[in-house]
Amino acid sequence: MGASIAITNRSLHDQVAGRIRDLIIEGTLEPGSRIDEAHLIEELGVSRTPFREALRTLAAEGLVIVRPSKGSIVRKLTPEDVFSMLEVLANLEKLAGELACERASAEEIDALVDVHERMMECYRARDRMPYYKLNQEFHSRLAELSKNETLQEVQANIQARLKRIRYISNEKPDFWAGAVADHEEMVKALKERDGQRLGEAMSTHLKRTWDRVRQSL
Amino acid sequence: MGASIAITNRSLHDQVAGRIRDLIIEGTLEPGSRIDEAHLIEELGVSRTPFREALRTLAAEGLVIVRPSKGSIVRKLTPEDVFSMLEVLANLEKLAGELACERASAEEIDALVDVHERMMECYRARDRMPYYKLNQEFHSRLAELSKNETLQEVQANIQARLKRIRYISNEKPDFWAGAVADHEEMVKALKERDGQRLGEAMSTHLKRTWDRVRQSL
DNA sequence: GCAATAAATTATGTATACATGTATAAAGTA
DNA sequence: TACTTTATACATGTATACATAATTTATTGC
Repeated sequence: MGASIAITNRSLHDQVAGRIRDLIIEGTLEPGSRIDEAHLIEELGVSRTPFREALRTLAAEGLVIVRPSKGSIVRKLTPEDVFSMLEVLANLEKLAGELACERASAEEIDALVDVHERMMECYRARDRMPYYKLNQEFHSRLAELSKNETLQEVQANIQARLKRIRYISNEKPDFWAGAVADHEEMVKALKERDGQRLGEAMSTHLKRTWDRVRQSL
Repeated sequence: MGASIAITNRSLHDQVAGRIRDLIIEGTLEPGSRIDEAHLIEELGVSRTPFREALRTLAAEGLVIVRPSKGSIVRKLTPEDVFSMLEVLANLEKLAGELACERASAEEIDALVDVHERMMECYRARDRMPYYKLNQEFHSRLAELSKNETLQEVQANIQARLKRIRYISNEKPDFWAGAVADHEEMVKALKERDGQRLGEAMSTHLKRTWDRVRQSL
């Protein structure tokens, strides 16, 4: 398994799917707005076939909604949607934390702590964008340490759906400080391999994320 | 929201996706085998375009794997895959149980208990197929009672991937008896709205499912 | 006789053309 | 003037044709 040969291994519809995903996260394609097929395929320089296949993929991922004979729209998340995602995510990451403490090697934990250190540097320098990216990496790598592929997959999917929301709601300084404090607690528990405490910390972190995010909806 | 007008509301690729899904679960399309595009489109009487869109959907659902320029294969689950799915599912259904106890109405719980009663009748009569279907219904309706749409979605997806496995491993009598006992405990806890106990029961049920299923892999 | 390379065949990937369905606008009637 | 109905235009759904990549087989050389 694995990407193996890579490079030319990506078919056109995969590339298109990736591109549209980015457009949605950046907000170029606004939530709730119709996806103008004719316009976008010209913009991307591809034909309808790979474009439509890409749309089907994104629909299955929950990022867009295809209405038969009525065109596709960018899925608009209601506050209820976001709450339900965070509720599931809190539970999933709690499990990930517990499993990571059982199954991860010392080297893997060190590597994750290193990501955390770099995040803290970014925080001190108030470099928002690199912090944001490292944060994503921190959570997905913690999921990897659970050694549970399904968990990683589901977590990645929900994270992808929430990316847009987090992207815009991550702009308030006090929110940021709170998130940093959560992370400090998480890393402490991880270092001591205290699964229960790490699980609780992750769960709490996600619950606080809801408090932070709900206002921007 | 909802299906609304229904009937003609299903596009061709949706129908094709559903059909292929069934073929995989029934085992007509064997895990690990290549999907002969030319042959199947003739069989189904559709052209390549909707067929390939359907394949992309199934790929996103994790039922098939599309290897660029090398054709698609029916995903073959390794024991590790199945274990990881059940591990996540156990956690998810535990959460579903807890939430259901908090959020479900008395009528909803009664309706679920009714499903359980019918399951027990099928068990006493040793009607395996209707029992199997009611069991599916029981778990998905319990997820509904959590009032968490994301939870329902993820649970449905993992259930779909496991369907084939469960279908074949549900044939041994003693396994069946064990599952029935688990369900009795679950319903008891549900009636008393004891979320913690229901959660534990569901989690235990899934862990036992692993013990039951692992041997047929 | 075996191995390696090249060519041919088959299947996948992409584009374009055609058909069908939906939405919008205009015209006619109440 | 407002509402309903019909017609036209535009977008989506499907099919087919063409291009490209991969695999298999055959032929040639060692």
